[in-house]
Amino acid sequence: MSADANHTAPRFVLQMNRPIQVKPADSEGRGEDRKLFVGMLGKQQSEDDVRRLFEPFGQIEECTILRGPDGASKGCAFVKYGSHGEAQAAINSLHGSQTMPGASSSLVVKFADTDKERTLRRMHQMAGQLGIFNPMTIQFGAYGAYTQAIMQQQAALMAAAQGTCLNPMAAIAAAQMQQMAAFNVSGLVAAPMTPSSGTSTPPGISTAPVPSIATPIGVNGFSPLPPQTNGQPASETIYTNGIHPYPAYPAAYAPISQAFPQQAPIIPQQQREGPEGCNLFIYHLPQEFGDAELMQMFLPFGNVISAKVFVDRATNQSKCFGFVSFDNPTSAQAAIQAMNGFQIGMKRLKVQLKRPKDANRPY
DNA sequence: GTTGAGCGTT
Repeated sequence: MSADANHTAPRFVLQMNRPIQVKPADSEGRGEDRKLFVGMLGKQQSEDDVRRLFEPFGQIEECTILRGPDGASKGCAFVKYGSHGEAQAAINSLHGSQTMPGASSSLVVKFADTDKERTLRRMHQMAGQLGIFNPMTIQFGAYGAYTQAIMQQQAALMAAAQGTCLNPMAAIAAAQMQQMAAFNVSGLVAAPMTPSSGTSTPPGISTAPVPSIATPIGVNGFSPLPPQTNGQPASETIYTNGIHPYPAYPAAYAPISQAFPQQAPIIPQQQREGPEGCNLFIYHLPQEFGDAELMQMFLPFGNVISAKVFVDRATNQSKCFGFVSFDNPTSAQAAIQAMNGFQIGMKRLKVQLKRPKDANRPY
């Protein structure tokens, strides 16, 4: 009521004799409004170089050069400041201010994409691949309307996909088909990740042949399964060609609705985490995967006591990562072996043990 | 000619 409700205040921090004690205003989410994307860096510039460049404008909380799987710089970086103001100051002073050696144009300094923008970018990419959007419809001045249009399109597509292939696992199936087709062409057969028996090729450095996807069909399940060319159901094709990653997989297709009459088929997730060593963290899930699909995917490896996909509460979009808990560590390990690095579409699943909560307690 | 990794959420 009174005029002094200064609800935006805590962003600014007076530096007395204490270093930084930035109380993040809860409106700032994960601090994306103080995170910068820096482009047009020289490929040889290191984090330290970038730090030196950005230091004068504020307290740098994080500085990361983006690198490819081979470790080569992509010529861009993220820099996170303690406050929005500092980030803005850096933009004002540095953007376009100089051209780094080897860069093709002057330095780019801007706020990094927010979650929403990132999602949009993804959609846009997908849409481009599928040739859905007419570029003419893009109006740069109408960001809001554009966003909305995309969302609607997306919703329609999802609905269509759901209607066409009732089993959401068809998304994987379709993606796998592409993968197989590509491998056939190159004459190579690749398991998801070389079983770590002796050879230890870290996922990042793995030189697994990842052929460019030639057939722009069915990416992420947005179109029905490819036509059955040889009289065989598509899903059968996948599992009868002898190179499926884990033999138990077809079990995932078994109806799970054979619940006992007196028991609800869906058990409320009360205690979601399993014992230590039984909880998996999974990243690079297909966008359209929900809890159910995640669970389906890991059922073949054991008793899944919970499966949770993280969802952006604002947009209801999956954040493409989640958790799966088994009731025993062996199943968890089996799942990691089989599914880590498993390629879906153009991404590879990252499947690893969830970090224990009390890892490296400082005390 | 570009936007990482991420660890059970309000």
